[in-house]
Amino acid sequence: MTDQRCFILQVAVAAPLPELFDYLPPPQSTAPVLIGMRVLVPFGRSQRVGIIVAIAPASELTPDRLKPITQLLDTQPLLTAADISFLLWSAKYYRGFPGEAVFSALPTRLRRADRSINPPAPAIESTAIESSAIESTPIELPTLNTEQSAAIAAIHNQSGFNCFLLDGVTGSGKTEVYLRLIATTLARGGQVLVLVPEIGLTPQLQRRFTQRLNTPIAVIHSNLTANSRELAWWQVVRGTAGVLLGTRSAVFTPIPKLALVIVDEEHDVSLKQQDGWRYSARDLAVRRAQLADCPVILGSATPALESLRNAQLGRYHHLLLPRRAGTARSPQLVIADLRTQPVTTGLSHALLTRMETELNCGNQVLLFLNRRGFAPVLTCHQCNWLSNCPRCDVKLTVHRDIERLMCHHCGFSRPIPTLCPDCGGTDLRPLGQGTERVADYLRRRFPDCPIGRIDRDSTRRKGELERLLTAARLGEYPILLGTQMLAKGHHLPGVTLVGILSLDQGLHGVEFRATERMAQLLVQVAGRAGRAARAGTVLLQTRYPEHPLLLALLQQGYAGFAAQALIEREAAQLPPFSYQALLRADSRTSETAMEFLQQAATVAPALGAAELWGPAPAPLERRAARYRAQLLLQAPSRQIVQTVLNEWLPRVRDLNYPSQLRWSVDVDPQEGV
DNA sequence: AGCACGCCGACT
DNA sequence: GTCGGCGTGCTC
Repeated sequence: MTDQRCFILQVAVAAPLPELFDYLPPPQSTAPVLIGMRVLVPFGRSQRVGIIVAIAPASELTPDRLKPITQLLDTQPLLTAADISFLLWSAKYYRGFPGEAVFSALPTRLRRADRSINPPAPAIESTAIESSAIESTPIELPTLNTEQSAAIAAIHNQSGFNCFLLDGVTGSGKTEVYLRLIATTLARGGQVLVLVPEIGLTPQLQRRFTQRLNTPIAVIHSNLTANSRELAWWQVVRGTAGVLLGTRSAVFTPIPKLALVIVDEEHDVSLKQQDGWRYSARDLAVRRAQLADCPVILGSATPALESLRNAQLGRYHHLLLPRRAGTARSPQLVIADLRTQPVTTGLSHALLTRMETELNCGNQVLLFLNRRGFAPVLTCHQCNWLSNCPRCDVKLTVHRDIERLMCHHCGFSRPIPTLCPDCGGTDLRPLGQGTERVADYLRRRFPDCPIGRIDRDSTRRKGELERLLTAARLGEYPILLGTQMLAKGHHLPGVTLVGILSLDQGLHGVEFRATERMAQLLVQVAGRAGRAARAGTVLLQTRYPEHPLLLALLQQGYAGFAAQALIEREAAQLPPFSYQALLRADSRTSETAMEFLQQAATVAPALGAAELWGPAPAPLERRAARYRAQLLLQAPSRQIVQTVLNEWLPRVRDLNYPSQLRWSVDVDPQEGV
């Protein structure tokens, strides 16, 4: 680098703009200027932070338009060229901005123009990181069953990039498989990235990892303070932490010796970012493993149909763990037909009878109801007034404990009226039931049984979820009642009966993935039963006991359901047999959003094998006083979707539309279709 | 995203 | 007479 002025620095600037910006090197500086360093640059009338993503011999711009960077913020690169190529690829595929993508690899403090890049001293670091180094007591490893051993052998038999779908029923010991593979990888000097959908699942996993693995476990998720995230980040970047355990944004962390990627609960929608830059952490994890030329393991008891299809096509190795580990037995599934028996506060006679039996034997019962609050709507018995949200197309939920009507979509709330707002009538009635109401009823029905209610309302206080779950595991609550918070990952050995109050919404959802989601939820909830030596029963209440997908699920399990659902998807040419992108718009009026998309449709390029559907109002059109509409692009391959977007989006950007209209692109949408 | 420029209503 | 409303246009 004799004369730095011969070079052009391509900079990803921290601004929501689709382009990279060219700069001249700093004048009269002898410090090396390298890819992956942060810089401060003149940007418009202000200064911005950016990252050098490439060094080019020349710019396409005329020299008079180029400005030199203001200063280098780092003395050594924070990202490698390989990191940057992955990050820019992610931005391109999911239509994010280069600046956004590149900075998502850094802890928040480094996203600002903070010049100090000195990593914290090791003495401070060790406090934020759990380490098992203090232990030298040898841990007795659980015995692997045949399938677990076979899965591990299959993975060890391959080298380089390979994707494995670890399809194992609840309790089959997927985590043990992860642990063995991580241990091998660590022993070879590699680092491991483990992605989980939710923070709620990390404490248990973290504890198990810490006990078993002889390396610091770095944890990165949004509930941690910026400081502890940064400490964990440095541990991973310097290679001192062998394992990075995190939620979806952790997929962007630079990991110098990455040698294994694991995505747990790979079917979970939380792995897809649902606002802003809508990336899929699962799919990016696969891409990342491909670039790092290392294996990636997607684990689930209920794999996404996309993943099962990839396995069918031979793109993924399909590894099955069909049996529960140890002595635990699989639960028995029973249907309670809600049409043919008395139902009290959402609880059928059949369920109440079984509950009594189990409780009398000193067993634990878990009830699942995916609806928090007291009742989903308040109604006037005289004039049929309904508690509509003034800002959304939904009903306000009755919350008795705080005496308010609440909107679960926009946060609007008001006191529960004592008189009907329309007719002044006094006969206001909560209709239907949420967890709060069912808990009330159960307290009267089983006065001697403490009830543990687990939903977002009862666990709002920090640490409350952990406390409730620990108490539940110790048997303090013979009856557990909760929403999907209770469905995921938690090991509750005392539960012998799981009652699913209703999943019928899932059978009639408008979105094409509704039944897949329902099946996954049902299997996840059912998995809570009988995980220890005691056999369990799962009782599903429904008004549609003859629904074909429900029958497939009950008779042939999730695999049977998935096989049938895939046949239906193929017939309808829906994903995974096609690929989609959604152009969304929202505005203060329905017309503005629809007109914009209409206009967008007219500037679409030649579609070839692709199709454009809509525009149509989004499901739940009005939300937080914004009207939402969408245009669906569907094509037989990802490549075609990308090619169309490449031509189309610049034209959409150039359209004239009112400033209050917002639009965004969602590649491989998981919601709204 | 910021940050400026740019034309129309209620104030020292 | 101006302070300021937020519409729209640009950033190497």
